Amino acid sequence: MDIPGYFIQQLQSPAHYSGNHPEDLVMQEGSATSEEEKTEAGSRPEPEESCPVCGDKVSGYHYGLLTCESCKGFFKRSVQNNKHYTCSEQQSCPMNLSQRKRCPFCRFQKCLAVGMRREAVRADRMRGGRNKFGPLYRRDRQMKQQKANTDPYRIKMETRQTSVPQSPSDIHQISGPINNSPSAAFHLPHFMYPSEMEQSCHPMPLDCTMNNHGAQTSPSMPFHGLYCTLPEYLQDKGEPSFSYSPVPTHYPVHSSPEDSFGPTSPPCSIPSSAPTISQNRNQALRTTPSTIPSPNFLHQLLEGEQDEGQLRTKVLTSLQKEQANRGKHDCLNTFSIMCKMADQTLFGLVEWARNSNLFKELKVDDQMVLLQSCWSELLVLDHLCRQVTYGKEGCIYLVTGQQIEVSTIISQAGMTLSSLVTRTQDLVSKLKALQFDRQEFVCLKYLVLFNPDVKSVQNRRQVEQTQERVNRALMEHTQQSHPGHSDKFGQLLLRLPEVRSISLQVEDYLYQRHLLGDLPCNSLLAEMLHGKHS
DNA sequence: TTAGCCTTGATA
DNA sequence: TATCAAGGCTAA
Repeated sequence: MDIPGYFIQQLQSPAHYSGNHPEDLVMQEGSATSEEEKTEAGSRPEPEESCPVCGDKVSGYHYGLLTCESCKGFFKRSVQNNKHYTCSEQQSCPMNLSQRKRCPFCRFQKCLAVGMRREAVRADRMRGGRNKFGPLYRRDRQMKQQKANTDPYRIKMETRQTSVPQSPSDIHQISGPINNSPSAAFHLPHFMYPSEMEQSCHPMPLDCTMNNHGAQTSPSMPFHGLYCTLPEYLQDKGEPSFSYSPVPTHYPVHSSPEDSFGPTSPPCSIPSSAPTISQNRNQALRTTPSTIPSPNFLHQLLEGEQDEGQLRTKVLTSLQKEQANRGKHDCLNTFSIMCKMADQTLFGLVEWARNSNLFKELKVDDQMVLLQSCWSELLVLDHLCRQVTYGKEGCIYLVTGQQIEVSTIISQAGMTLSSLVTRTQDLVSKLKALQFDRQEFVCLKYLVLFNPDVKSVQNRRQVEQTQERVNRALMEHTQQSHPGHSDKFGQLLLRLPEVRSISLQVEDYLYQRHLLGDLPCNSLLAEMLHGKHS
């Protein structure tokens, strides 16, 4: 699996990677009068706006977002003609006005990465009219106009003002006190409005107040010394300095290899006395020749899986604690809740990797760069797995066990979030159609984690061997479990670039929120994000 | 093949 | 009826 280097490059240079999503615009200059907006700015993009793909002048909304005319044409031709480009370099070609013609592969990858939508290119080639993105474009434009009319400095200041809910009906806030029942404390589907989530800049006391040791932290240096760093965590240097629950040394055995996703593991069951991985089994996994999958290799991989019920409890407890620390009048806003959920999930994924014997065989430095490289992909895979397992049609199943209707999000969210949700749901549909099962999910996680193409991996051969081993296990499993579906293995592997692309969009979205000061800085999520951007 | 301009047609 | 995001056309 390749990781296009330019993605990393772009992520490290966010200035080249933004500008046309509604969230980005808050930081831009904009002071058109209402008359001007009606005639020029209101109907056409601001002249200084640049194409997120190549930096050229934007000509309008094309296939999901504001792009220039040439990238619009390029994307259309690529999709219509089903082009398959290759890169003669390292898949990291620079993408700007003068060099965009050099490598169509990298250009197309970037088109997808910034959020251009294949499905907006019409299969029937019908001209004129509007597509399903019309309301999103309109909403984006309105939001942009609203933001352009406001002094950016004032917006930033407002994000740090009072945290007391303005009214009892304030939809960003958790209403009512936290009770003793974790699940009863949060009612996301009822109060969450994604558009507000994207737009709102509610105060984030965690950003610049006190850490867990009571030390004052600077909002300008949110990542320095505040949090337990990943290498420390991987090296087992004592108890983490933050408030997450201690790392378990044992994991529940999740299911047999024959199990597949479905009702056998109900979303709300929280096993209290599940069996744990035995040292013997760990040893067996460790002593298996590294290139030849043993018959129970897949079973052993499955044993490391974290129990969904335990994760749910952990997330709910964490949210409950967080709210309890804040008090009645300082409620978590929706974005903070989502960050907390993602953060705890990410923590679980790091634990999962850390407890994997295959992963333990690597040096800590390699463990660190691998996790740093793939954390967002693991999060996306984890989300996909949850949707395939528990998600109802048209709903998003949260790690807390709650569900939100996709249509609600799409209709009210901004461009980026809508795009992410749509892309993810499309992928969920594809995986459901493929009858994606737990074994395959675990294999994909390992394939993403053991990526020999990650820069600065020292023991590349070892990573490669593990990837090959998992790859073979996945192939054998798909052949055995779906003998009539000869291409399932290939189909599954073909989903990984899309997972990668979505994860990059997630990172980009989170980074934009971070730049706006919305992302809680004392979190593993922020640390991982910062690791890629520093 | 690219990219700027033109035509089309659903929608507000 | 104006808008604007689709697809089409065509010179470079």
